Amino acid sequence: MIFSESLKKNSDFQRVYKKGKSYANRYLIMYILKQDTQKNRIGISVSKKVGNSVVRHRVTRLIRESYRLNEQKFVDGLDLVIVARPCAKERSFFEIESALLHLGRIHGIVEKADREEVKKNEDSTDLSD
RNA sequence: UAAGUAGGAUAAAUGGUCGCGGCUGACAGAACCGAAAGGCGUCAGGCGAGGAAAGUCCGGGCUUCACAGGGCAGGGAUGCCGGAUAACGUCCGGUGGAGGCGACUCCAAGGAAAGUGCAACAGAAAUGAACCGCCGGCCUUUGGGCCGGUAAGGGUGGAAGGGCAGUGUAAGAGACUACCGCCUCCCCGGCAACGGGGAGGGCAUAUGUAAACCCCAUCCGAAGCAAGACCGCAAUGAAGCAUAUGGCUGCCCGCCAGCUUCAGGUAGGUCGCUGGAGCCUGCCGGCGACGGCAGGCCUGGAUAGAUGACCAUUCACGACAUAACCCGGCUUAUCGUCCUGCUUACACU
Repeated sequence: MIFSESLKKNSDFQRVYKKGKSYANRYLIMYILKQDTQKNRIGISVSKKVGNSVVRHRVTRLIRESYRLNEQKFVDGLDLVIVARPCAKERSFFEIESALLHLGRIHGIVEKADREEVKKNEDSTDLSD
């Protein structure tokens, strides 16, 4: 991923859980903590309650792919942890993606128009937002 | 063709776009990150989970620790025979037993004539049996009573002291006889488990249970890749240097900071880490498990942990389930599809 790297240490996760803000919806929980860095760091946590190894890997990949394809929409300088809830198993890519973007909008970290659209809009000089 | 039985193969396919992890080659070998160890680029090509990767139930390799040699006790595992194997509780081929018309399947299958324990209820009695019945003797108030014999019959039970038929007898009884079973001995076949045959015993060798204790035989050091090895900011310790600087006090001494080296090993990094009891093909030996030879192939190595997402088309519409040091097994989960051998029944030639 171009703008992001992964969150690795257990202590990093614990810091985000304790100090960060969280919102949740039906499928996901999102914790965020502001950092003064250029890049975002993302951690994905799927517990054994969600399912067996195959199910957990599948959910992890869907979340990572959802983030990767929408990476440019997120604000920089964040540590974020995304926890999958048991309902997330056997959901499609689009359901996970919309859940992720929904939580991003609640947190106010998703720019309303993504960067490619901003570029287009610059040409047309129609910048209402 | 149907039903069955044994074994094997496969585990949706194709294309496009974006993305991930190693490898190989080319270019660069600079800059950058880090105290160091070390890490990091671009392009191209190719590779990238399973038959169970699972459960972690056995057996090994490998690593560290322990360990002079031998025996006994204790603990655990295994348990018909022979073979395969690095090894096994696995596999193959047999033997015996059980089930099935059959193909075939199943079996913790050593010892209960060394000892101990247990066997509910029922039943007279559950281990060295007399309740009813049968028979004999004595007595009798003629209802029966007492004493003795008897395991053929009845009843209870999972199991009643070899089975069945006959001889015999007061009634009965391996008391005697034939056959069967059991035990002992001999002969033959087989490496053996065992099978076949013969002779004898006369059953005081009385039932079951050893996944009850136990006895016998064989085997077994412990922990695991978060093993462990190397490098190595930190703690901590030792030696030296300098009394230049700071603190305790203005000065001296002393102490604490300081610098260097060594030990040490935390965070972190590198290795272990995948070429192996390896896979494929052919030939040879063997009934087979398997072994030998020749040729060919290289086929995951991550470390918050790589195989994914989307779009299109097709079909039988996709089960179970994700390597974490590596092998050999076992067990359990599983949508289907296909192939081969064999059996039984029916039909046809």
